[in-house]
Amino acid sequence: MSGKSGRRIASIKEIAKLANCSIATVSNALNNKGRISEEVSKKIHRICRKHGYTPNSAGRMLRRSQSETIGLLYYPSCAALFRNAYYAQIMEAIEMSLEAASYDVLFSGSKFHEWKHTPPRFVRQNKVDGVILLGDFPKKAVMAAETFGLPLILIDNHHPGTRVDSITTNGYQAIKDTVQHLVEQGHERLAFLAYAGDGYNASQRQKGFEDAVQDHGLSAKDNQAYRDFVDDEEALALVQRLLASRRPPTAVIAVNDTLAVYLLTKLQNLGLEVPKDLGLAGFDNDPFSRTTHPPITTVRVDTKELGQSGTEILLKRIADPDRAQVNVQVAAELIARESTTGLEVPQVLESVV
Amino acid sequence: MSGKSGRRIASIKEIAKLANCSIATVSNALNNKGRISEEVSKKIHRICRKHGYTPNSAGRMLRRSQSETIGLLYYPSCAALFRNAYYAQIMEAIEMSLEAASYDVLFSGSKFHEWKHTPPRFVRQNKVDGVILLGDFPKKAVMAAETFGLPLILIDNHHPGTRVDSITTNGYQAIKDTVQHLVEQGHERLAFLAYAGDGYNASQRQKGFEDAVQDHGLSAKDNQAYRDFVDDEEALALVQRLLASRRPPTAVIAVNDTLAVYLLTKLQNLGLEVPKDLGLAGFDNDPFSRTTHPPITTVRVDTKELGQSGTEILLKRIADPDRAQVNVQVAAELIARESTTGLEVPQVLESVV
DNA sequence: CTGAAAGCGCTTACAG
DNA sequence: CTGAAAGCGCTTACAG
Repeated sequence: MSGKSGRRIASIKEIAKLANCSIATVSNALNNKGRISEEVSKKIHRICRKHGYTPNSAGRMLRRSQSETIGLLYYPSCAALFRNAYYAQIMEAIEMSLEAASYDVLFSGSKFHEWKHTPPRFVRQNKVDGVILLGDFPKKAVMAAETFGLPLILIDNHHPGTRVDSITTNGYQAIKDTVQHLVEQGHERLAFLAYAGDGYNASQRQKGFEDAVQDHGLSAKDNQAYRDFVDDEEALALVQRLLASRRPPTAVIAVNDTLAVYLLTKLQNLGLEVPKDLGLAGFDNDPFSRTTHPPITTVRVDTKELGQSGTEILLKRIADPDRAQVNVQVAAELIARESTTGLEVPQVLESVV
Repeated sequence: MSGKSGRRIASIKEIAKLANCSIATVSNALNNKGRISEEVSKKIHRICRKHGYTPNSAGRMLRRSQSETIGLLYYPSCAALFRNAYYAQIMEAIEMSLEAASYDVLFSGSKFHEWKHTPPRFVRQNKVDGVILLGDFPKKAVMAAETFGLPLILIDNHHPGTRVDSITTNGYQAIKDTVQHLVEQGHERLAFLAYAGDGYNASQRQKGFEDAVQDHGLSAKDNQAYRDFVDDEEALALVQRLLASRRPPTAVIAVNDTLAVYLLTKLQNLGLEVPKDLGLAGFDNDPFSRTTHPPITTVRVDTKELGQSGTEILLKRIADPDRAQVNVQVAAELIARESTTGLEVPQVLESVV
């Protein structure tokens, strides 16, 4: 019944009374500060445990001017990221790391245009000690966030011009691996597809694609990257145009699995066979990519590492604001599946990073 | 440049100085309390806006002993729910409603066994004014939560024995609709499948199944509900046993889409054809259920309504703790797809609720 | 080793 | 209509 005896204790005063000492001593004991006799300290801890007492955060926040809370900001919106299993995994890792560090996580659904000119409410109210930026924030959003005057971390995104810590996946190398795999399967004409609006990650992947094309001595003309569509429908139309061209691609690399799954489903409805008529690869190892028929070749991103290390970087920044800027890259692993192999049993290739 | 001029204002004192008045007047103006001259009030608001000032939450919390923050608790774990698009949608709706009401959302990754005997940290610290319970909490967890002494709401779950407000989907009627649809397709032998551990929702759906079987005058022996498996693998084994029996089911209703998708994928790998050899229906309208081949018949849950109304109920409870207990049921809609119809173009049936 | 006192930023009776 | 003062629960120099 520990922690349940009677009503919850409201304040340090009551503990002090029960322990027959001053509130200063209770505070010191609980924070392991100052010189306190073993005996008194033990008694205080025992009483607190018995009554399930934890210092009121408002009082502590006010005095210490820190909240032990981290704010989470999304781009383009919380809604968009919640729908995505990929980000959900990152958020899960963030949550676990912060929980372990005794920090709470505060959500904000506020969108960039809302804090373009004035920081989000939880920042103005001093409710958070630092902010995690999750999603494909454009540079000016990151610059706006810098004016918060709070420690920041960009998770799964990066902007070379800013002074913000970041952690990203090495998409450059991963797409190189994807191209190599496709070449090994006999492909010579590839297309890389990314939305026009996509930021850092898409650019890295595109660069990996282009460099790999060059490395393998493939024709630049027959192996192009396309960034001139804004949504899935336009992407589909683009692929259809490409397939109808004189020298159509034999495989398509989509910037992520959401797009890859969409293309697969739609192309199949149009009578196309994957991988026979067209190879298809994605990125993220979204759960979806496994359940399609055939399963889709993809790249496994270490979402746990992104969330966990990202959180640690932020906490270090909070502890030491003058610390040197940190930008981490995490390796990713190609997962070859039937959408490019045509084999019944998926063949897993280790990345060469 | 509003809200950006110079460093952020730290306190009400500075505003008072700028406005040439006392902090009491600033506070009253900002909270629209007491009698204040139009002129002074306007000046104060203008200055606050100019400097992007919002009252420090710690000071306000301490004084008012309320936090304008709601805590979110998951079952079985935050990890489990984050992976599920269905819960993500509910969380999105919760977030939006609370944002609109100027409440923040605090996450906790803490699991039930951690707050079995002592409330989660954010409760002990008085960081939240109320708690949302999201997921399939067992009754004793809800009872433990009742000891927090805080307003609670169960979203997508219900426990008849408790005094906790709740909002759930009418799964009873929805499964009745599913059975009706299957009967219309000519099925006479159905199986309903739910995990052994599942709580309220599964029981409601099971009851809907059993009542529908009776309503349609189907053989109880050939139309059974199964609750004797704990994971997807055991469920698959069960279905295989059923299919090998003397009078095998011609269609299976899975308690949710996660299970339905799993069964579809695995059964197809074993050479079975859906819906030719076996009809298959799920629940939740998970995005997955649309991308499988064939798409899976399911039930669309109004996740937005669950999250939004659930939040509103909680806020009303906070405003009036003595309010009568509220338990809401939301209608759900059957979505017939090829996994039970065999048609190329999915046929959408309206529910009869 | 322990405690009295100040003060973090706010709101709210109360006095004027 | 406005302001001085108390006090929410804590931590932290400082005195003893």
